[in-house]
Amino acid sequence: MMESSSPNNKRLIGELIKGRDSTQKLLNLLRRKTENDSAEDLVVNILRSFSDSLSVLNSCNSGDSYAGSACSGDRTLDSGDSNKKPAPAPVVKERRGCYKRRKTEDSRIKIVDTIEDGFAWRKYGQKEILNAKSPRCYFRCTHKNDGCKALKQVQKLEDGSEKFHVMYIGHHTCQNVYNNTQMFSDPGALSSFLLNFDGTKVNDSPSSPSTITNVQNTPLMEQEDDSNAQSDDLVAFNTNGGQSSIPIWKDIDMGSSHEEFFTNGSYLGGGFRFQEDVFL
DNA sequence: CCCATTTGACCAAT
DNA sequence: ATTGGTCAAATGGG
Repeated sequence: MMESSSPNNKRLIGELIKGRDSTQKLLNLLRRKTENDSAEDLVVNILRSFSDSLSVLNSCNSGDSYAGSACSGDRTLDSGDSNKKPAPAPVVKERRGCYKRRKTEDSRIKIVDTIEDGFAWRKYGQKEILNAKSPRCYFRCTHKNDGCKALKQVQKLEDGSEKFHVMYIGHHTCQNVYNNTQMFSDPGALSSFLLNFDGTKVNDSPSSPSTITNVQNTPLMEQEDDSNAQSDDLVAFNTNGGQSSIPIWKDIDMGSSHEEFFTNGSYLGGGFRFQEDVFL
């Protein structure tokens, strides 16, 4: 971590970036013009390889102490010549923040403006995370009792923005749902919504647009791919042709800043109901 | 009473 | 041993 990147290293990164960007463009082309899944999957995999490689390189080259800093090569730093004594505290200190669990299978990470995503979640835990200012909150699908195993982890970003790092684990197997959210699993409902959104309201649902959460940005994929995520997240709305500036999502008046959800330890409480109150 | 959140304890991964 | 993830009793709101 102390070493600076060599010229070769920098060139390697540069080439990887070029490759990744080109692949990304290719992927965009493919998504626009074809339904050829295999080709798209291939590109997605290539892209992921580039991203992972860059991630590894960057984490090794930078002094970044967060998340990526656990370059495995540095793990043995306590094996110094005279450093054989137990000295639990100091050694442990060096490793603080390096702990990282094995990445869960079938997880997708997104950066979003709001934790609201149309699904009903129930909070089941909250943890202070080392080296993170904000706690991480753990949610499971409200319909867990029906066998739905979808999980979600939310943590506020620390870059000053009011955005959230959200990890989805598993997929909804429940029918979930609260009116508009059916769009996620029902393409018909989705197109219907899109058609009606343009000024005209969908009558049979008192909820309609006002209950839609805001995500003006397309969720930013930080890693993993979204190839299997369309059914339970916002990527579905990319089918919008990409040309529309129509705000598909509308802000929910949360009554308080996102900050408050974290400081008082509750995203869902404090006057903001994730489910019924919002969607009915 | 039911359901959701809070939060400390427990467990598993590293 | 430390950290992250989950459980479950306590608590509270509707």
